[in-house]
Amino acid sequence: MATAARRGPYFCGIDAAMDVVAGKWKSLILWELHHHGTRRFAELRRGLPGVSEKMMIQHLREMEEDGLVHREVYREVPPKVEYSLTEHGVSLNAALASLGEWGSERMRRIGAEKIVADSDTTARR
Amino acid sequence: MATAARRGPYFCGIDAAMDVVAGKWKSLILWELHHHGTRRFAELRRGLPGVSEKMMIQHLREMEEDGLVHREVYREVPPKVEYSLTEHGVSLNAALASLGEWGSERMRRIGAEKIVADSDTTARR
DNA sequence: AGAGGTACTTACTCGCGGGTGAGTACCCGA
DNA sequence: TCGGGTACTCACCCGCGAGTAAGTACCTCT
Repeated sequence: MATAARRGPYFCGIDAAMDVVAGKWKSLILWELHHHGTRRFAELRRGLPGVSEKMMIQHLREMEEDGLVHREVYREVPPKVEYSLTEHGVSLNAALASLGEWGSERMRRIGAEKIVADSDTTARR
Repeated sequence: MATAARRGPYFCGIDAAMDVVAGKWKSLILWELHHHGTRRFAELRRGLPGVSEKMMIQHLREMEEDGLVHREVYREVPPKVEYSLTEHGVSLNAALASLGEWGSERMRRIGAEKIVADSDTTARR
C-alpha cells in the first residue's frame, strides 16, 4: 500500500533483497532490533534519532508484511506494542553483516562521521 | 552532483554501504560487471533491460566517484569506454553475495518471477 | 487541572530520483 | 546517401518517498 509495486519480478537475489531493505530507515531498524532484541515502538524511535513517527510505522508495517518483524500488541490501557525480528529478519541481518563490515571499512577510508544514538537502554529510567 | 549529500554522517556500516548501493540499478551494475569482467557502455546497457542511458551514466559516474568502478576511455574514432570493478568494487560485491543468497531464498519463498536478461555475451555477434 | 506518555492515523506538502526524448560528432556498412 | 552504432550531454517532466503537523483515546504523575 505504502510502497506501490514490490514483489515485482527481480533480476537477481540482490535485487529482491534490496527491495525489502529499501527505505531510509529499514536497515537501521533491523540493526536496532537485532542488537536490543524485543523493543517497544517508542524505544525504537528513540534509538533512531531523526526518524519521524510516520516513517517508523510505515517501515515497521512493511517489514511486518515482508515477514521480517513480529508485532505483538498488548491490549493494555497505556498501549503497548513490542517489535522483534522473525527468523527471516534474523537471517537477513546475518546476510547484512558482511555489508556492514564493508561499510565500516569504507567509513574509515573516507573518514565519514558517525552518528551516535543515545543508547536508551541503560540511560533512561 | 547528481545525488546531493552522500558521505554524510552514518549510523553504522550498513548505512554507509547502503548509501553507495542506493540507486535503482547500482547493485545490478555491480553484479553485471562482476560476472562479465570488463564491459563497454552499450554492453552494460543491454545487460540491464529497462535502464535508461541517463541513469546508466549517472550511476556509473557516481560509482566511479565512490571508487567502485574504473573507467577506461580509448580515444578512438568510434568512441570506446570500458568499465571494470576496482578492488573496492570487488570487495563490495563479495559483501553483497550473502545478501544475494538471502534474496534468492526469499524469491523462492514468495515465488517471485525472475527477469532474464538476454546474455549478450554469446548471442549477439 | 494540565502536562506528558503510549501508539498510532490522517492530511498536506515538497524535493529529488528517475524517465523521456532530442541533440552531438564521428565512422562504418549496405 | 542513409540508417545505425558508439558514448555521451542537456532540458524537461512527473510521481513517489519522505517530512511536518495535527488529531485521537486513555492513563499517570505533578
